[in-house]
Amino acid sequence: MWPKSVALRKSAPIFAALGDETRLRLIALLCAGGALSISQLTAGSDITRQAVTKHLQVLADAGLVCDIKQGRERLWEFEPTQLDEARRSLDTIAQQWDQALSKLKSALER
Amino acid sequence: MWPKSVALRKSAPIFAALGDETRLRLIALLCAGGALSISQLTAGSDITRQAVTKHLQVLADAGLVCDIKQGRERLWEFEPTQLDEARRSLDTIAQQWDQALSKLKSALER
DNA sequence: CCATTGTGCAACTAAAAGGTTGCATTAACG
DNA sequence: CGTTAATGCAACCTTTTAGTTGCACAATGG
Repeated sequence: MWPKSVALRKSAPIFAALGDETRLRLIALLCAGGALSISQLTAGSDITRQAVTKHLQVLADAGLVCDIKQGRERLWEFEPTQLDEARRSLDTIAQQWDQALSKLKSALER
Repeated sequence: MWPKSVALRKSAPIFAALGDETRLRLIALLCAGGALSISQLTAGSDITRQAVTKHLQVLADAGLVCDIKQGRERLWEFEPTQLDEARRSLDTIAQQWDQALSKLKSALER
């Protein structure tokens, strides 16, 4: 009855990481601005540096960003691979839905 | 510094709703099997009916499913509109990333 | 060398999430 | 009309999450 798809288990953590406004903002910043340090990412926000650090860690665990140590700074940059994984997952769902719809339609027609 | 985009605030709850394996499974079931009752969705799972109900409520709050009362049953079905919203959101991010990359590339070339 | 800047680490708190149990309610059915 | 199946509602519990504060530590720049 219940699907135990591996793809679902893989993509759920990615969606969970994306499911926070603050993290989506961080991703948007890193997409536009290239590699940024924690301080830079914190500047202008209304949360503390440590909160930003935690969010970055969540994104890193999901494979959406990666960090490069450079001197005393730690630069973060966007990593598009897992985002593509999420996109494929959504496409698959939409595809199955379309398929179910067309099956239903053809069943109604006969 | 921080983008206060409305699109981000809209799509974050959708991703959050998708960010749970159980809920992704529910969506997969509803995609394939059309409208299903709570009991049907619970059968074969390892959590209680009430837990399933809560997950369905989360999905409904995100606009990913809707319910139809029919007799003593409550049938749930997939609602693809918000999923498309999520897909557009991911596409936008990927697009901004590509754009940033090409800008960087052309800046390096000159 | 000393002040400053950028981070890391740990403890702590408040709230939300995921799940359960128990009981009431509603509708179908012989 | 009584039983049974499908749900709803509410209280409760445990773990996670989002955020904070405080302090230690490393690198940089006069």
